[in-house]
Order: sequence, then C-alpha cells, then structure tokens
Amino acid sequence: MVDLNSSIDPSPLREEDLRQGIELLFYAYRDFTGEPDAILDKYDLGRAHHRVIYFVGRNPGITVTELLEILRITKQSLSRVLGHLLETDFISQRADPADRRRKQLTLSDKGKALEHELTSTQMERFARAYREAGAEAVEGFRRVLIGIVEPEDRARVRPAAIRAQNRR
Amino acid sequence: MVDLNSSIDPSPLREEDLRQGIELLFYAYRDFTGEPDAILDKYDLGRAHHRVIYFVGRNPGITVTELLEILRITKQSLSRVLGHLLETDFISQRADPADRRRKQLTLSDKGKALEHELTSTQMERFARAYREAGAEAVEGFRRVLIGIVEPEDRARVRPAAIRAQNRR
DNA sequence: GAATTAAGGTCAACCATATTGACTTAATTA
DNA sequence: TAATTAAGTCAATATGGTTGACCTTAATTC
Repeated sequence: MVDLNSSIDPSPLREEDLRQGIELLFYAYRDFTGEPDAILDKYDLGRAHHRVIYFVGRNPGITVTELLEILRITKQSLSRVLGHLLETDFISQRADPADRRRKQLTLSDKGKALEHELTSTQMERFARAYREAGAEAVEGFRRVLIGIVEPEDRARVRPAAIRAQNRR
Repeated sequence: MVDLNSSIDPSPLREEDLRQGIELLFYAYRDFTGEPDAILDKYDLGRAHHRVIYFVGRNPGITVTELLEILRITKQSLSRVLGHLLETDFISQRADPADRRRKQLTLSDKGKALEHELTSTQMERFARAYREAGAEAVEGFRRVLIGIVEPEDRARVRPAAIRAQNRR
C-alpha cells in the first residue's frame, strides 16, 4: 500500500498527481479513438474491427490465439468481428505450413489501405504530441506507460527490433 | 500530413515510434481498467458506473450536463447508469439553489468508499510507474498525453489549483 | 497406433453500454 | 409572455462483450 497523503515525505507522490495520470489516460484514450471511429462508420465497421485490423497489420501471420491474448477477449467475441473481416476481404488467412491447425492472418491490400487510413489519423495525433513535447518528454512518456502495462505484456510493446528477437 | 517515412529527416518521427505510442496507449488502458473491473463485478456494476463515480467524486456538485461533456456519451446512456447509482445510494443529488433546474451530484459515504476502493488500485499502479520512471519521466508523460487530448479539454486535466481558477 | 491435447470454429442465450429520435416537465432568461 | 435550458423518459436498435456446450482437425504424447 502506498501512502498517498503524507505531507512529510520529502518527494511525495501526491494523490493529485496520481489522479492526473488517471484522467490523462482517460481523456487521451477517449480522443485517440474518436477519429478512427468516425472513419469506421463509413465502412460499417466498429472499434473492435479496428483493433483486429491494427494488430494483424502489425503482426503479419499472427494466429487467432495470439490475437486473443493481445485483445483479451473471448474467441466467440473475436469470431464475429474476424469472420466479418474475412468475408469482406479485409483479412486473409492461410494454414501455417509448420502446424496446419494454426491459421496465419494477414491484411489484404484492401485491409492495408483501411489500416493506413485509420492508423494515420492516430499517428498524426502522436506526431504532433511528440513534436510539441520534445524527444526527452517522449522518452518519459514511454517509461511511465510501460510501467502501467502488466509486466508480462511489456515485451509486446518494445520497438520492432527487440520484438523480433522475442518472437517465437 | 506528416512525412512518416523520410529517411533524410535528421530527427525523424519514425512510424515505428508513433506505432509504439499507439500500442502503449492501448495496452496501458486495457490493463489500467482491469483491476477496477474485477472489483465492480462484486457490486454488480460496470465500467460505466466507475466512470460516473470517479468524475462525480472528483467534481463534487457536478451537473448532469457537465458529466455528459466529460464522458462524451448521450443523456439516455448516462441515465440508466446514473439512475442506478442514485437508487442504490452511491450518489446523491440536490437542486442547485442558484438554478433549480440543475441537479448537483455528489458521492454518498457509500459512494466515496467505493470510489476509493476502485481508484486506489489505479493510483497504486500509477504510483509504481511514476516511482520507477522518475520525476522527469513523469513530466514527459504529462506533456505527451496532454498533447494527445483535444485542445479544448486540456484544461480539464490540469492540477487542482489551476482547475479551480478555470471553474465556471 | 491409440489416446490426449491444442487450435480453431460454431450455436445459443444473454448482458452492458452505447446510439437515434421523439417527447415532456420545470425553471430560467430574454 | 415566449423562448431557451436542464433534466428526464419511452422506444427501438446496434455493438461488442460474456458463459457454456459442443465439434472438427491436426499434432503430440503415451
């Protein structure tokens, strides 16, 4: 248990600062999902589709099980969303030659185009924020948010070079 | 439009770094809501109730309209959640004496206790992350996330002292 | 080779949280 | 007094999640 109200602590983690973090995360997430949501409407897709498209695009050949671990939802819930993306040819699947039970998911060209349309709004938002805050602030942002993520998932969010080492 | 692929730019905002930001926000938000969700289950409440309890606790006397602006949901959607919290005495309301159309919302003692139970798990998560990352990193975290939030809502997330000035 | 395990899929029922749209009431403001 | 504002309500609908039961196919283990 952390002492949240000490007025003696020389370098106190004040409750106010902690609540500010909570609120920043709430507002940032709210606004960061707003623009993609509007685009998704045009395609009759929802935020859940965006998440699938994003992580398949980011991890070409990812399997259903791996996707479920990232999204932390049930297979049945993923099934409707992924099924629709397969039917509408945003995503393609093929059996893993090394283990034919596994299906490797990839974005089609159509899927890549949508992924780019969706993600570029979010990347532009981050680009502005990074530019205005400066490189040092970006490093701090990373350090704090990595600390918020559960330790066992921290490796997922490392830069691509490091991620490749940890892969399978 | 930001140039995301320049290999000439001397200080490039690489796509990889921007995607890392996107993913950090996704994973951090996912994990940051996990613990409260488990507690809420015990009370037969959901994440929507948590948000209402949090922001009423944080802004005692807040009105329905102000709450809607923060949450960015519709009145009808708030109604069920808030109605239930009023029925079960987590939240109390009283008419604003200066404008009796407005209803000022506050947490009951029961509501305060639940707010604390829920929020303390999130504050502990932030306290650990802040402590491990260091004060400078925390400042960077703040600067970047404030830049992600829509400009018109940035004032909402300033420390209490500044917030009080901007109030009404 | 048979049994077990793993990956994926499916059906069904259900629930939480959100939406749009139309309408009402009460109180304040012009 | 008329218009506006704050809040509430009814109804229909959509989305994205859940639990639980069950099936097929392929790989692994005994």
